[in-house]
Amino acid sequence: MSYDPSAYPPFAVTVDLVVLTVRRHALCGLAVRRGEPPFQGRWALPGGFVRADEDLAQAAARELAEETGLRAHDPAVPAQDNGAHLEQLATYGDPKRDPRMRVVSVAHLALAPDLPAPRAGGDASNARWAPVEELLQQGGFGRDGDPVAPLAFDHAQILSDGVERARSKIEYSSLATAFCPTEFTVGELRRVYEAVWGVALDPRNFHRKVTGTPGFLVPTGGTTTRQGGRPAQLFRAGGATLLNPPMLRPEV
Amino acid sequence: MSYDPSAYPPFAVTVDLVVLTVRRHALCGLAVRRGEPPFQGRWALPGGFVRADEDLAQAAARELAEETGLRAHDPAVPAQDNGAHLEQLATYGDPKRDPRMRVVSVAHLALAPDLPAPRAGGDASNARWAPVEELLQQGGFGRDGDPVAPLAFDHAQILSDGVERARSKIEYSSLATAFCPTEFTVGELRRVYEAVWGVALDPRNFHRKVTGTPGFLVPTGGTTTRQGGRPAQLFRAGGATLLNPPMLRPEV
DNA sequence: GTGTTTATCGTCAGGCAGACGACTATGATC
DNA sequence: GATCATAGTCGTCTGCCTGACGATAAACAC
Repeated sequence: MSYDPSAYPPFAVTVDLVVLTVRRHALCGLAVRRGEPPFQGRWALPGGFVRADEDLAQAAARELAEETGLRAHDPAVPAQDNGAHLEQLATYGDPKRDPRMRVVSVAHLALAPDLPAPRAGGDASNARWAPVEELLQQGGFGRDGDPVAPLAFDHAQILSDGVERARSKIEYSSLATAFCPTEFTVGELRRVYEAVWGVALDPRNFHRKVTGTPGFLVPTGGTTTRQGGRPAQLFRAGGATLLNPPMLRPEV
Repeated sequence: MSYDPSAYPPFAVTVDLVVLTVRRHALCGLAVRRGEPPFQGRWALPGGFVRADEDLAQAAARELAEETGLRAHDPAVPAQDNGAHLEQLATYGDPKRDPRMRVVSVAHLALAPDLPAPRAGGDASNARWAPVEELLQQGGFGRDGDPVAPLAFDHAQILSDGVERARSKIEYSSLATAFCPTEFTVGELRRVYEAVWGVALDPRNFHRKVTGTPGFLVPTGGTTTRQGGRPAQLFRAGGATLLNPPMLRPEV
């Protein structure tokens, strides 16, 4: 095994971000409009090049802050406020995925509560939240009737992988709380599960399950009626990260 | 977001392999001895540079074949024989992980049945299977009394992540069969679980569970007594890849 | 034959999830 | 202010799955 790094062809390394949130009962992803070739004018995932002195996680956190203003959660500091969950997703390195040169992209997955508005370097018209089904459909027309082009590069594949990761991970972890604000109700958490999985859940069984899992939720003492109906208890995410036994995703 | 690839610093991209197997009731990993600096003479995970025209998965499959002679399973061809399971694990890109230059490593995880003998380009003395606990312990002495140095680079971290992936993945998938030969008995499969998890499982409950999960095992009709005792039915891996409900790993 | 080893089938109790009834506490509407 | 719609919360019941463990079966060693 020869091992002289300079003897091998150079690669560019980027991070791309799958940023997911739940808005209006739908799982939405963040897309930015490309201002330069290739794929100029097309929608793509936010991302950028890794700098020479940066770790991959640092680069992803920097891009996330640039695109959304979100700070990434430090895993060492639990129950942090106003931060997004950020984790590495997978790496994509097909030789032809970028027509200009060999680019390897380390995709990351970010989960965030619903945000006031997207921003792409301050330019709101070049960034948007869209339901993931809309971003993933190849061609056709979006909800507003405009024609929709597929995402640039292999970003449809990356987004699809990120959505699948999120869908499976909320089964056995408390990650669904990353989609909620600091304080939330059981019903709001249930609507997160329903939006991410695209199913309806029984409110009574869901309530029994999440309140009966030790460490998942801690009551804050307050109540709210922001959803209408009877006031609901407010909770905060507990210290538990792994749910055992897991939440069961209903069969198709 | 500026996006000129050539304007950014060049990276070297490698693939490193966590190759796991079960030998003598222990989960073992493949290590190779480094012949060149840095870390000359130390044990490391097999791996190498990604070539200019290669996909990441291709590079990993090529390295696997070079180091072990194993062919990687094509996921599109189920129930293939004599192939190892190969999947991407994670990517490691700390700026200082290689002292010479910026190297980003896309680690892959391979699961293989017990092999006749390791080989590293034909040189058997420079490759070995060792229990993962032995490879992961920092310093100290191995089972043969020889002093053991930690793995080179960040390979202890990579190996640890790969082992954790394998341990959790056999819970909810049929991947444990990747550690078995083409035909195997329920007892042999149980010993795989016991070795990977490091626990003892009840043979009766395990038998009920795996034979009762549709698509997990298909009987071949044959029997064997190679484990001693009463002859056991031989099975082959079925088409199911996801186990629902999963195998439950006993509590600590 | 006796003992040992491994495989396989059965039984039973406890826990958890799905289905669903019942009641409570708000705001909206007439 | 009565009624209604909405959402939250507590219980009950049934079926399935798991863990614990007894019992039987079929090989080999002596």
